[in-house]
Amino acid sequence: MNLLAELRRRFRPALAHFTADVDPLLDMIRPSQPQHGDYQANCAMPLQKIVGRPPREVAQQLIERLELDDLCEAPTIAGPGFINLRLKDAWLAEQAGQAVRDERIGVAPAESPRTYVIDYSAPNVAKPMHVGHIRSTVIGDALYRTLGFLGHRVISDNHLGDWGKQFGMVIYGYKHFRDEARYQDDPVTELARLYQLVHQIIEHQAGKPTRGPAPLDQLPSLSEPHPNLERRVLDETARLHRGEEENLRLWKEFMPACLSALHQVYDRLGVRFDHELGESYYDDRLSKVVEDVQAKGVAEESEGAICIFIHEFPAPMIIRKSDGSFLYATTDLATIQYRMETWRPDAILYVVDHRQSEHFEKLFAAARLWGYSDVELMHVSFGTVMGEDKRPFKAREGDPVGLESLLDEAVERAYRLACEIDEKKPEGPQLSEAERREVAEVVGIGALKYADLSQNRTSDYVFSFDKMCALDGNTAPYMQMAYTRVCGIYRKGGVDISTLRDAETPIVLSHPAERQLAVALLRYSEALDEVVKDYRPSQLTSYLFDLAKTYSGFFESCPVLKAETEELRRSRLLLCDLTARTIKQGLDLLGIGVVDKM
RNA sequence: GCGCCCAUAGCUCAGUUGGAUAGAGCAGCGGUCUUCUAAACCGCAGGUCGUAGGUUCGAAUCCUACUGGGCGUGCCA
Repeated sequence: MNLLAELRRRFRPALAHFTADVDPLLDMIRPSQPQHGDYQANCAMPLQKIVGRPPREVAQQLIERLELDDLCEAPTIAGPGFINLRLKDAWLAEQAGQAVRDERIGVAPAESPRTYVIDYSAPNVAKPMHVGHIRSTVIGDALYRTLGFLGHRVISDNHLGDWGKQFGMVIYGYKHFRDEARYQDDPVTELARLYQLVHQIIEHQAGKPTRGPAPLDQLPSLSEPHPNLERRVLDETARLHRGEEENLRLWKEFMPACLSALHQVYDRLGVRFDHELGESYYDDRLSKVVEDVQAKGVAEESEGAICIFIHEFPAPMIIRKSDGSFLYATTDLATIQYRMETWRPDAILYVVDHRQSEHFEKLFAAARLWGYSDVELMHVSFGTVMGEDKRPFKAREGDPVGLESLLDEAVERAYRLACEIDEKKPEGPQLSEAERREVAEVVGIGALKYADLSQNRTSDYVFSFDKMCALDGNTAPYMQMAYTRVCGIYRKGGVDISTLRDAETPIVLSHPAERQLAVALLRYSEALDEVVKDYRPSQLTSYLFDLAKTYSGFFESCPVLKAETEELRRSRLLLCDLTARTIKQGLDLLGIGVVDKM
């Protein structure tokens, strides 16, 4: 049961009496601060102009038309015309009981499921993954899981950068700079080094010396035999795209190693994709796309390039360069075409950092001009990951902070945390070394993901191991700990919770903390709706943190195993059960695991 | 130059798209353990919501200008 949705359903006919346009007014029913009740309806104020009566009077008329007796106490009017709603304890208890017995813990599947394609992660195959990739991967995965749980058809597609200029760089590097022994030993690392080296030399030639694999004082001599390196790289790229035998052979040789390195990271993150159709997949569509766009009069030639001019933007979107080659804009259009043909989605979400927002605005406008006007194209943008010095926390050339080393460090810190917790237990250490390692992996990876997801995605965020691994505050370890505390109760009391769950045991709300917990639990469905509404997983972390705090309040003031009566004991155990399941499931929708003890 | 984004407590951030006295978490101060994990909980303190105007019953939120920061900007992705 979605409480808010139910209230809105009840308000609809009453509001319809005053105006035809009720939807905006329904949005003004919202959760309230506790001192004012559970929910508040703020529709009387805007209605005063339509009805022509003072808002408090409007509120009174509205209340008289509402049929809420079964779920709410009598509504009250406060201030300028707020309608305060307090849910009945008996109704809350009944709803909580239903949620306990429900596999989906009270979350109804979407009434009208949509089809979503989510495009996330999309690393450049030739470069090592770094911290910048984690946001796209983690946010995209959370949206994938959440939309799927809500009953939508969701297709995840990792749009790998496997065909662009970066491969020209790697191929050029391979041909001229490779260390054969290192390549044989560890191809991915050597390719990454080559990429960085070529990048470094190009920067050097552009007069912007940067750090990289080569010492700065050796750059001139390294650079000298390769004048105009950027041009040479583009030539290698063009040869690859033309299908010249050697470059294509190298590309085919590099790809499996690169992909398997990526999948190692994805496996560890617990991320998997339905499809991994990289840029190369669309190569043979590109010329047809350009022709078609031109034929429809959407694109035109300008200064030798084929361009789509978008009214709002001074610079056009170039889809074919004057030298005849294509760009990522071309690939992106081809990708939209392919996805529409293949899956007919209602929405395509691009989880990509905010610096590309202008590109997507142009792309979406171009797609609409091209005829794809009935699909929601959404740039789910996110901010930059910053270091604690407030500078972008990106891999510096030559000194890369690889994603894997970040994972290692998070897990190592979680391991130390797990040991510390275990050793401080009053009854002595409880975990084996293997268990500690398992806890560390779940908590460490969880901490990293949670830190990212708990941030409003649109803002930059400061990356801090200390904060993400803290047991206080809005962190994964705190949530995971809250979960283990519930499990601890079952262990201590020798409770078989699933039997109790099926026994139709009634929920009793005898204490304010129990009531508060029940309300928080029943708002899970609302939280998921909020996540999906603006594609913001942080709505779920906020909810879970709030739930965990509410549970702590309950835990402090309501003994469970030692409850005054057996009826109360069973009821409280079920509230614990619903809390644990909500936390576990909520974290799962964020791609984060839990352990029974830590 | 033009465009987009941001500015909220000492620090890191929320703020449900215009609603009640702007909220959390850290850090600080003070309490609470013979009692289900004290790795917890409770309380106190902390604010000119960048500045100045405007819109209205009501503004951190919307509009304008300004200040300070970030990002992007015709042949990279």
